[in-house]
Amino acid sequence: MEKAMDLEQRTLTVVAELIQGKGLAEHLRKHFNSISSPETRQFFVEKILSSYDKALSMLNWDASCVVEIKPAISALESPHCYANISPRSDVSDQDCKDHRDVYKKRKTESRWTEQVKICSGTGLEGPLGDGYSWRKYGQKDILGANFPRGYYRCTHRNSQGCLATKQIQKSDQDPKIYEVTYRGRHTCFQASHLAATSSSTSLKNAKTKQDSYSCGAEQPEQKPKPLNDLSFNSTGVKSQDLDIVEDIFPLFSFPDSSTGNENEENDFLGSLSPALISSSTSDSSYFALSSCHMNNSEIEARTLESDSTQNSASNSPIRYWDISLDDIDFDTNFPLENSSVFA
DNA sequence: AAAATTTGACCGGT
DNA sequence: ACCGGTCAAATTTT
Repeated sequence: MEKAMDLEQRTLTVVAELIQGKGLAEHLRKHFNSISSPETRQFFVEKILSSYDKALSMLNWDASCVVEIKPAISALESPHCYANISPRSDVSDQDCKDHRDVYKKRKTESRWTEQVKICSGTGLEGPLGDGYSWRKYGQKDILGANFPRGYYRCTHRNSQGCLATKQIQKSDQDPKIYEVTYRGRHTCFQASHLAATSSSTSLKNAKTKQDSYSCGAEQPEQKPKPLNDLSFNSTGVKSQDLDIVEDIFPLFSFPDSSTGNENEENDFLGSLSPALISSSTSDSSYFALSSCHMNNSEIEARTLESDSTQNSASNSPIRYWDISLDDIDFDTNFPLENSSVFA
């Protein structure tokens, strides 16, 4: 909790993040040539970036403020490489003068929209259970829209200072389609997200009170489930590189049992980078994985690509990582081909 | 009792 | 003044 964290704790956390990032960078440099898969390299890059971002956020920096001093990285971005994320606004705003002003800050945060088709039968999934815990904090009738818009924020806003929010609005054209607009990225550590991404738990957790939502918007919360070992393989680290990763993450094990999941995901995801998709970082992974449930819920995740790039390193409820991860903007737009940059 | 949702009021931007 | 977004008290659900 941000509030409860005093200056000393904060400083320690920042230092720990920076040290961690440095260590990862050095490790990457050391093993750069021996890492065989681009996914593994991507994995390291994401972790490094996440460490920096975490440190910045602990200093009350809005990561988006940094956008203007990273032209080189921006050049690598390919904001429109996503299929269905409408880049109606990103971090172009540079109004970062007042960090405490909620409204102004909102403007600076990254924002992307996903369209999710959901089968009304099951009620859930779709825009709903994206693996994160959301709390509804408002609903508004929107001018010109047939359905109200629901406003949700991360359940861990208070406990962990996570500022991620999302809006859900039923499409005027097709009531089965929900437009989900995400703002900000999770800086929290959500066990439930991991659980949700592990096989078919989300369906079981599905509540059935959707009818009570006038907009049919969302099933906000999912009960945290016991953590499953979706560990390393699901981060995209190739088996041949596991020893390298283990070198720097000695505390964690890499069960082979998760290989099945990986394959399952990859089957669906096709050409998408498994590293990004399964890095279990954000909503992206949700869509990727939830789509594995499409047999049941018939959810249509139309924004897979965007996800994979968008949130590659947002919060990362991965157990082996002792500090939650979040990403900054360039990270989210990291091109899939990016690995070639390092080759 | 605690957590989540509902809903009208409030705020800032346009 | 209007509108979208957020707050927060009241209410409902767990």
